Amino acid sequence: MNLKELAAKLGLSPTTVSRALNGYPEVNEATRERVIAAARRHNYRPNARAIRLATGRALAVGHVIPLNVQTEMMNPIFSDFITGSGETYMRNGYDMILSVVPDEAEEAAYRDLMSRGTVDGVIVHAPIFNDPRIKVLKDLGLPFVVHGRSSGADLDYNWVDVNNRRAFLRATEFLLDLGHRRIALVNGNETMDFAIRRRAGYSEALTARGLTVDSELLFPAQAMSEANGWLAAEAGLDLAQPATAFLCASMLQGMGVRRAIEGRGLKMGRDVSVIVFDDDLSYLRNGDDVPIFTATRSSVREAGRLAAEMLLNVIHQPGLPAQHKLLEAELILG
Amino acid sequence: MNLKELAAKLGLSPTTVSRALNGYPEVNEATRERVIAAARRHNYRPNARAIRLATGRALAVGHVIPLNVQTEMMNPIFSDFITGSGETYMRNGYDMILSVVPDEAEEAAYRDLMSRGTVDGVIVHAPIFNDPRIKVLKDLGLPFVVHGRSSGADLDYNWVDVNNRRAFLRATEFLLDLGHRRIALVNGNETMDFAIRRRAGYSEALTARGLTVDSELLFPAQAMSEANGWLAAEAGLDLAQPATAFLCASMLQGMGVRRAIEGRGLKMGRDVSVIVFDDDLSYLRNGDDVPIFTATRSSVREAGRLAAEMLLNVIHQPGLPAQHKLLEAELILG
DNA sequence: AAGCCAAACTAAATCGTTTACGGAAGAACA
DNA sequence: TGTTCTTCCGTAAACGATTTAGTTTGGCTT
Repeated sequence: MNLKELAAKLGLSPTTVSRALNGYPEVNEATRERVIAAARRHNYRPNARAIRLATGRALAVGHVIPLNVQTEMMNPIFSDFITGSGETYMRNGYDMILSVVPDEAEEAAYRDLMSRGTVDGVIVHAPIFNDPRIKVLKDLGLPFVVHGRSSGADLDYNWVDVNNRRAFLRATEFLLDLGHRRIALVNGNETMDFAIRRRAGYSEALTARGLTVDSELLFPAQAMSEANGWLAAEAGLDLAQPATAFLCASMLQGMGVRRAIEGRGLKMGRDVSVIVFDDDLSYLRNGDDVPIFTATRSSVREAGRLAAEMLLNVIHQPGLPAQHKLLEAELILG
Repeated sequence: MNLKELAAKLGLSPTTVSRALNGYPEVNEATRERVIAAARRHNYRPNARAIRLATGRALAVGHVIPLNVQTEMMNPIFSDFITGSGETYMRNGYDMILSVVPDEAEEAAYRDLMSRGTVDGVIVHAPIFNDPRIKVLKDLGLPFVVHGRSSGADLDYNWVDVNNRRAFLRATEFLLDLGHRRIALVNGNETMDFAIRRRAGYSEALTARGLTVDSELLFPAQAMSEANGWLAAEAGLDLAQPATAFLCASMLQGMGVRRAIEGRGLKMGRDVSVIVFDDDLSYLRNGDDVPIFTATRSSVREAGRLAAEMLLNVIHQPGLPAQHKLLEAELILG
């Protein structure tokens, strides 16, 4: 059942039917109702392919997932982000297109999505320091929103980010207030922007109190895994002046740290303090009932929702100045 | 730059240009090369929207993600499955469309995807016992492949699944061979098909040796989380006749079990045995170097690849009989 | 009654491809 | 020398919506 057939059944022109269904004013309210009723009765659904061609809009946004080492890191938070942004797309009649591309082909992928007209805009994931994708997308003129930011990029662009620096600044201060002086930072991959900012917050808190950053206590990780957390904690506890507290970039790392601590017969919270950054992932809830870890929490899913909303705004209002949204993480005591 | 413009530049008709680029035989090889060269030079990319309308194909497949409790469970493996299937789609010029829909709207979502022509087929995730989606999709005539199976469904349909029953049968036998008689099953949500089959394998191994299944040792979980694994292990170790081994449906649960064990000053592998089912997730690798857990392993990502390939086959050859692919999990000693 | 205007509708072009059908030119065959 | 194939290319009609540019109708004004 297509528009022409429906129009024929109603004794109207396709034009009028189209206008009736799309809420245009130049159609009699009585006929509009008649049309809507008939559309429902014959369960007519406008063909998306035709709409896209006729309007020149894709009614879709793209998420490009580079297939590389960094991805491995992004994966755990990815499904939650997608869930959040997907909700927004659905409410607005947009499709979400996922492209998994080899890392080196990412730029070509954007070009392709753009010139073939498959999407109206894209979300950029996992930005690194001075991320080249930002310039590429600017040049292409493809609307985009970055989840996170890119330190060192001099261009202005749309982003949604959590205040990683501040979250780690506050977490570090919290540990300092408890009297800790040997605080280990079990960080993510420090080519990633979020890890850079977390480290900055950590350093800032220490230097503000006249302390220096001891590089022995820094444990950047390629993979933010449980195993990695364990290794970092083992090393941190074996130091001549052992770490007395651990600040972890992810729940998984925190779990590894806990394993190392408990493996030595120590008790977390009493002998050694641990704070994690909690993305509030749906499958890794930090003790639904009782919080297990002390944590700085910020929902990735919520970030996905907001990023999607921002992107749709940018698509609909091309002239808009660059949009920014900085989310604050809350400190949860465990 | 569109087809008509390119044709004009070449002094050819759009028909010939289209045929040249799409490899049809009725065009002179010399002119074909000329066309291809010109297309590259002006970097012409055919408009996907127009192709879709003209051919009546969507060149896209859908993954519908129901937004409910089960999802929470599916999430962790989801991104890996997507990565795998995405690779296949990319190689074949298909788009992957993700729809996040409230649970109760899933059937409507399929109808919509179908009648609006957004996708040529779908992948069904996380099937439950006698899953109603299978009948819905059969009736709609929308090609689909199920990741997993649905016990109790009497229809024949396309699926890719891992042999969950056999994996748990063998793991249980392995523990029995080690002398264990009190084996706890830390399972997933037993409305899910995979959990049903895992339990079946576990029971089968026990009864084959004349043992009975003790319901005290069964710990089905809503969430397959770390916290859940911990709770199950605490309960299992507190029994009058405590569990001496744990069989876990996921790595995360295994980590929780390990925490409970070590929290009691026991040693995993010596005092208590633990086997986990390892989906070989990219962000939860089971000790890249040294395996930490003994595990039955099967790559979800590989399953994604295979399911996508199957779906594309089914789309291209409508008459095909139902396709099945059963993957075997390998037993890894840790 | 002529002129004007708003309301409600229609005809036809358009989006950028694919594809059914047709046709010219030359080769092959009788 | 026709006739019949091939080979190679073009014309024009889809595909199913939106949208531009009218057209009709009736009411109101003068």
